[in-house]
Amino acid sequence: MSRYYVTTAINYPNGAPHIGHAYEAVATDWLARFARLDGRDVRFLTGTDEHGLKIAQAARAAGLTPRAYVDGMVARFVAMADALAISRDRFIRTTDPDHARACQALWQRMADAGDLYLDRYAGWYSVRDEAFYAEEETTVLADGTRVGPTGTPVAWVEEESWFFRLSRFTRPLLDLYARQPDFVQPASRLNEMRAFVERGLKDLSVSRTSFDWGIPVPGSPGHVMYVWVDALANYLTGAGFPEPGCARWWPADLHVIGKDVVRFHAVYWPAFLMSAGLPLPARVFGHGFILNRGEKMSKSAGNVVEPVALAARYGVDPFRYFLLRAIAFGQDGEWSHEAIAARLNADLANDLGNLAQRTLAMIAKAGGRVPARGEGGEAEARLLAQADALPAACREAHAAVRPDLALDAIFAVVAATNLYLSERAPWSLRKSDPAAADTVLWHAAEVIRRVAILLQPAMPERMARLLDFLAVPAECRDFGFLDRALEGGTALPPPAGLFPRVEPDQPERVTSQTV
RNA sequence: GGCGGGGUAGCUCAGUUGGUGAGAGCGCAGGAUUCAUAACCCUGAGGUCGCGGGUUCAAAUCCCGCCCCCGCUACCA
Repeated sequence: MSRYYVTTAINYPNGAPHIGHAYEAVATDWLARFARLDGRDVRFLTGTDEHGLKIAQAARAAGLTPRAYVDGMVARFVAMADALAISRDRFIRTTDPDHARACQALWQRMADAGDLYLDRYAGWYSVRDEAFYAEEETTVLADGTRVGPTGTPVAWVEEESWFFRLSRFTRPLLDLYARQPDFVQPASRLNEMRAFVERGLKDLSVSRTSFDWGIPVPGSPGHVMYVWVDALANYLTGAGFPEPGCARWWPADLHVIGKDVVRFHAVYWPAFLMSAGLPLPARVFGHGFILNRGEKMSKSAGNVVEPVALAARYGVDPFRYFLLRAIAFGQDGEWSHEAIAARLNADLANDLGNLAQRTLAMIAKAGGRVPARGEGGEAEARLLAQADALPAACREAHAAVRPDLALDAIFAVVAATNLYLSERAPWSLRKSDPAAADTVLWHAAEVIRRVAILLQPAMPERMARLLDFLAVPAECRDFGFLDRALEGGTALPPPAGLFPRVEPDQPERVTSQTV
């Protein structure tokens, strides 16, 4: 079966994880779980990007060594991954020993290709932005402070630096975009990248001598790698590069990233790989941001929210569901307690939870065994036809990196099943035609089984419980078993509510200040 | 400034190459029902389809102008 290597961006642990980190992690987890259930050989990588000047400074401010500082922060990212049921195969840290080896091997390949050269870099540098600015991009404030375009202070910095011949790759990158238009998605992002590259690329400074919290440049004492070489290489490390066996996983099938880092993944990363003579990832998908009432979260706005607290408040699976369903993947979306509660009540409690409850309760009352299938009529055929169409629709959504569309399709079938029950009214048939009532309940239960299987990537724990209620053996829950219909007569455990309604009010605040 | 994407019911959005009375979900109102988590099912409420022109038998859908929002424009999820 085909293999599927999928990654999130690695997170910079200079602050606590927030809902944006959770969003990317959950979406990528959905992709990975879906592929596993679909029988593919999956590797799912996520982790943290721990080097750089900002970390070194934060550590010093905290009176810690950089290593001690990141150890403390990274623990919070790992805790978030645990709390959100992120099924990663590895949590990579750029401070891991094998990552240094991978980076240096990548560097050596780029050097061997003649794409690295030593020069001097001089310019106005913003520590906060980790960016150099051209003189005309800076302005001098009334108090004499020179600031960059983002308003952060800049200082004149001149240092020796290794440069990467990015300029050489203008043409190859444009060819890549032309040959493989789905390399960057959504398509609007590809257009932006093309426009960016068409303006021409300048060589890129890829080492620093001004600090040492980074991966040493091989054979060049005093130089550490510029953070993006270091960070991007994590995807190779996660595949086992430079060991020979890394061909099993590399190239990656998909990098899931935020729209703010599309350029690094769509321009620098393929250029590095081309230089190194390594195959390119198949696709890069830049998702949107989750805004709180239209605003990006920031500590100063006081709207930083701990995703772990939200998961605790609403339940891990419901919170995951909200993230996956409420936002068209690729676009920005908004969240609020009101929006979460409305979504969970409408979809999970009213539609899916109630469907499961009414069906299982009727079955329990009728003897607690899977009813006999019997002879279905037109209504049954119609219902099953809709359920039959679901796997293909979900696979299509998965291929398009659109979990929201997969959930749309699944919940349309949930709604159809509620309607089916209303029309067939098995509670009435029970008195007039018990066999017909059984047939109706069997069909409802069977559709619920398929829905539950397909919803596992979004809500692994709750769907496991639902499948338990249907007595579906644990080993019969991957997509290969979608066609193995429920067998009449199977004893079922007593059902219980899966998705209680949640109150839209929020008695306790789940926001919290972070470091 | 340049390039790109948008402005459609209270909210979030669908609306292929212009054409049966402008749609979905949520929210709201009424009804029906009682198997079920005050849930499910039915019905409805009417939005100048950003503004102004134009093309056409016919435009939300094409053209022109204008207003507003957003993204990218060399390094923050």
